[in-house]
Amino acid sequence: MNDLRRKGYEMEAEILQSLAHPIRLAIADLLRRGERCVQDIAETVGAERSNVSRHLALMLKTGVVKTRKQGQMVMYSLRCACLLDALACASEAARQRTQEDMAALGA
Amino acid sequence: MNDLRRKGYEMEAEILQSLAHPIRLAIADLLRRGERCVQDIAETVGAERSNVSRHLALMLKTGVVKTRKQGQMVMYSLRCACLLDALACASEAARQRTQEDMAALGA
DNA sequence: TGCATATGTGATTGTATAATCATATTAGTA
DNA sequence: TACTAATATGATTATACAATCACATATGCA
Repeated sequence: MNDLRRKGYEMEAEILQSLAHPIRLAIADLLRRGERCVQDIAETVGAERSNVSRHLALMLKTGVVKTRKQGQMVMYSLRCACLLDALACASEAARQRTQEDMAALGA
Repeated sequence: MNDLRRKGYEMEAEILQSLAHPIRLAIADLLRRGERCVQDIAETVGAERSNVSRHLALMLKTGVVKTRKQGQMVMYSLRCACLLDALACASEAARQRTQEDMAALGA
């Protein structure tokens, strides 16, 4: 595997990683409905503001979200709509897995 | 946020997590072309067999891949084709990010 | 049976991630 | 200016993840 390809996988991994956490998924899901400030996000997903702030920083670093300052607030929104497809896919896969787990238990 | 929703995010996160590593992405990418045994995979992605075995175990646990035994070999293949879209998306996002990084450096 | 091959796993170690608290910074407002 | 609110960040601690080595298990074959 050459360096370019390896580098590509590393970047993809970082991006996926920046979504691969329950709180961050909840944030991404919320932001589908439009931009939100940190406080709103923290309340909606039910986590500490400082913790949410860190998760957002991570997502910002990988480019999953972008920010806009409005007064004292920082408004966060999704940068790349296509990442929502990944979300939808993971969601569908999770649903399938749940069904199969249920079936396995029943059998 | 209710428990059902939280549980859903947790499962989605696990699935994304099981892809969010350079080696695992390389494996997933390889498996797009069809099933492979562990040794093949290890050689192609350029990692230790035992390490690859662990990554595969992770991907198996979340249902990203499935296995089939053939003689002494265990053949791994992708379970859910839709996850490839997530890959493609992350790839595109990574590409965009690289471009923007370049532009930022130039500016 | 004896041996080689393919795969998986326990133990270990280093590193990364996540959550929390306290505090800093920035912007609005009385 | 003094105060409040919104956000970000340093320090700390607990936990999870990744890589490696040695070894175990299982299959096929001479």
